[in-house]
Parts: sequence; C-alpha cells; structure tokens
Amino acid sequence: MELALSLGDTSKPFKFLDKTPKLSSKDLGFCMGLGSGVTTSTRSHDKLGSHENNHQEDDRRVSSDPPLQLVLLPFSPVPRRHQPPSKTRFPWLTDNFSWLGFEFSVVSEPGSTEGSGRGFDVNRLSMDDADEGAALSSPNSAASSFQMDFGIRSGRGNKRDLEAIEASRASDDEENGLTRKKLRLSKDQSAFLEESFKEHSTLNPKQKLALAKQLNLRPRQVEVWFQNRRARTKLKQTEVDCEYLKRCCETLTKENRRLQKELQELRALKTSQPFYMQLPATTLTMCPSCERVATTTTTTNPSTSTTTSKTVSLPAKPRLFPMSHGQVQAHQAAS
DNA sequence: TTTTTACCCCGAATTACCTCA
DNA sequence: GCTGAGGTAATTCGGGGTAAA
Repeated sequence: MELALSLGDTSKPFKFLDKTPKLSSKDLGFCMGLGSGVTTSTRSHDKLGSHENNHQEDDRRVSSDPPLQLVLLPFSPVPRRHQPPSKTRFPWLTDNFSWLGFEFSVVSEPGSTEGSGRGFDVNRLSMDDADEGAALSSPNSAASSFQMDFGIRSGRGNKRDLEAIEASRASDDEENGLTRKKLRLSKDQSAFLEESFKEHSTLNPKQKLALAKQLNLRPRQVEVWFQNRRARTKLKQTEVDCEYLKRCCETLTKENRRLQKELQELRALKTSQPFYMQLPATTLTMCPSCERVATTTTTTNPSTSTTTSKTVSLPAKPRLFPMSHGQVQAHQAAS
C-alpha cells in the first residue's frame, strides 16, 4: 500500500496516481492519494468469509479497485447551520461516487469552486430524491467513514494509526470550530430500516452492506441505527413488562384479599361445622408461550364428594412483537 | 495445547444535535 | 427569540467471541 499526501502543492504528483484522472491543481487545497497494493482480503473480511463464503468474491473486487484519489476543497469556517437550507449540488462530484463499491471517482472540475466548498454529502450521495434534512452533511462522520474504509483496505495493525488520525482530525475540527452534525434520516429511510428490523433485529455484514447501499447510507450508520433500535425496543419492552407486572400485582392483591376473606369465612364455618368442607387448594399455572398466569382454587366437599374449581386469569404478558410460528404452535398445543 | 494478541460485534451508558411546544 | 423537554444519531467503554501467531 502506498500512501501519499500533498498539501497545497500538487505540482509533483505521485506516481501511482498517474493512472487516475488528472486534477486541476488550482482548485486543490488538499490532495491525498491512496494506492492499494493489497491483493488479498483483509483480516476482518477473512473472518467474515468464514461465516459467509460468498463474501470473498466481494473482497477480491474491493482489493482490485483503482487507487483512491481524494480531493477536498478549502472549506469555509462558516458553520453549516448558518448556511441556507437549500438543496446543494456539488458539480465536481461524479455520479458514480460510491462508498460501498469503494469506487471513488471524485473528480474536480476546473472552475467549480463556487459555494462553500464544504465537500460532498456523505449521507445522501444521490441527491435527486433527497429531502433537505437528509441532504445535510456530517463532516465528522465523513472523516470516520473514510478511515473505516481505509482500514478495510489496509487490514490488520492499522487501527491504532487510524484512531490517531481520527483523533487528530477531531482536534482539527475543534480548532476550526466544528462540532459533529447530526443526520436526520428521511421518512423513507426510516421506514425501510423499520421494515428490515421487523424481519431481523440484527444484521450480518452482508445485510448491513446491502441496506447501506440501498439507502445511500454508510454501513456504520446502518449498524448504529440497528443498535439504537434494539435499545429502544428493549426499553419499550421493559416499560411494557413493568406495566404488566403492575397489573399482575393488582390482580393478585385482589385475589389475595378475596382468598383471605374466604379463608376467614371457612374458618368460621369450620368452628361451627368442623367436617363440612376442606380448605381450598390454590394452584398457579402459567401458559409457557403467552405467559398468561391463572390461579385455580379447588375446593372439595367431603360430604358430597364434589369438587369445584374457580380460576382467575391474569392478563396475558404483552409483547411488542407477534409470536413466531413455533411459539404459536406451542401456544396452541398448550391450550 | 495453551496463551497472547488483534479484531469485531454488541449492549449499555452517555453525549450532542435537532425539533417542537 | 429564548428555553426546556423529548427524540435520536453518534460516540465511548467494556465484555465476549474468534482466529491467527
């Protein structure tokens, strides 16, 4: 792997960049080239491939990509929030810029330095259907994303270096008065993610990449979304469980009062008619699938040898998600 | 075979940004 | 315009699992 960095002066281009489209040096405030000589899969992808062999094909494709050439225009120190919220296009971005295919075809058009020069939109690369909220960029996220992609290329042992770079860049951002900006997912993106979450609450790497590609998001964003979504689900389930336990407690308290009262009555009856009736036997049963709890009080009249049962059902435990097919079968079998 | 190391993924906690009343 | 609350994207941290050396 070759890494070349040039600040300001691109009069001496790096050799391995010769294969890539020429840039107009007058527009460049920062030029970085990354030539990957890696021909094998990274460690992480090897590991991934052990789970899913069909990823190896993708890995080979990744490693054979042409060298990366990244051009950043000198950015304006004006915070984005002070910029007009209009949809912004960056004519120097070609349409085939892609995060997921690792095909960075960023080309600078001569004379295209208009605008703030804050760079490209990492969240919505295809801006045609982007709403304004989703079209806002996230500078810090962009930085971390690039580092992640580099890490995939460079493989083992570079994580610390990348962290150092990230920390360095973060400090640079602080110096420039930049703070992390927050992406707002569009309704369509959220809806799609929700649908995916209903199908599977966790993602394997392949699903993550596919989702990211489909939604024009970075895989990390998809991953974070699913993590946060699981956390929200768990929190909601905890609240629901809490409510359920409260209702159970109330029901059981009522039942306990009733039984105490009944016991008193029976004791009183026993003193007057000692052989009339045995004490009731109360059992608790619970449906294993829906976790519905029922208390059954069975009383036997020895004189008539008849048994009477009274069942009080507690509310079924609410679930945020419907039962699976297996759970339904188990429930039907149990009932 | 066991240990060490590096990496990845996840949950939990937290931060920080954004929107809205 | 200011402010506080709520939602949520993003970050940080620690633990567990895995593969390679």
